[in-house]
Amino acid sequence: MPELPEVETTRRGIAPFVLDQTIAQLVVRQPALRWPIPPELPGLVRGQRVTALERRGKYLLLRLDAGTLIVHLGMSGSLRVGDPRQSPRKHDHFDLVFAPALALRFHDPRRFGCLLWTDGDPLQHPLLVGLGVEPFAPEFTGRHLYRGTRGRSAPVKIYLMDHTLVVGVGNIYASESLFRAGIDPRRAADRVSEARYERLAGSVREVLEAALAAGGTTLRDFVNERGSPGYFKQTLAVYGRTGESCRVCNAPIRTVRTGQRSTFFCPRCQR
DNA sequence: AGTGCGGCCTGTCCGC
DNA sequence: TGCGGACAGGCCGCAC
Repeated sequence: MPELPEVETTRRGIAPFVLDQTIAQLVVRQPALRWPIPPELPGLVRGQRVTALERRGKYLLLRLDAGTLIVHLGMSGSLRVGDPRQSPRKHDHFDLVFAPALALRFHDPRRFGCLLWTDGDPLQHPLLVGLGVEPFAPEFTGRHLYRGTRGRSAPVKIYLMDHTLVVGVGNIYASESLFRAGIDPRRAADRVSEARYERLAGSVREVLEAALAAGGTTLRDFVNERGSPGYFKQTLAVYGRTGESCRVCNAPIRTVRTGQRSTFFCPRCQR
């Protein structure tokens, strides 16, 4: 699922429930996620208070008194607020229990997510240290994209999804942003002008902001902290619309594969 | 050094 | 109805 809007929706949703709460217990049912949940983690986090809840790229950072829990939702993960006494469903892999009736429950059928711990600066963690700029930060500009793609001949969509350049843009929002910017996703990255990258940076922010306002995109798995889906799917211009007509020019939406991923675009609007 | 792909998992859908 | 294969919102890590 989760690209930046879905992770940020989750962060905002769970924050009021967990901030300043003390962890009573971490219950692990399935430690075999993308990386194994460290076996010593339940002992490490018990009794610690959640002091902040941040996001870096698609990672959620739960700051505790003595360190940070790093959570990634992978492809199919979600975090819900609920009653830990309710019997877990299939694929409910861990509970962060705060009170007898309050827990965060992590659900992830494909198990591409993770739960990790660091007692150092989480931004220096190996998984986070190489991340590029946040799309809502002032450093995310057309110039940044332009400079980052000089001498790069792979399709521009590849670099939009390369999180060493900019974080948070996955397969859905890469297609959507390129549509709004009028750029053919197959175009070589170093054959896109700085002016067009400027437009693209704006499109990325617009798409992510609109998706966030709609509570994210739910194709199948994504639900927010209350278990409700996001509504941005109805607004998607190209993603998943192969053969349907472009909302701008009526041409049929096409799909191609770029870097093993499906890419959707309008052959008339995007050059 | 940049690029391309295999792999991690489960679930679903499609064609035979 | 069953079965194999492709595909799905991410992304690391290894070949070349």
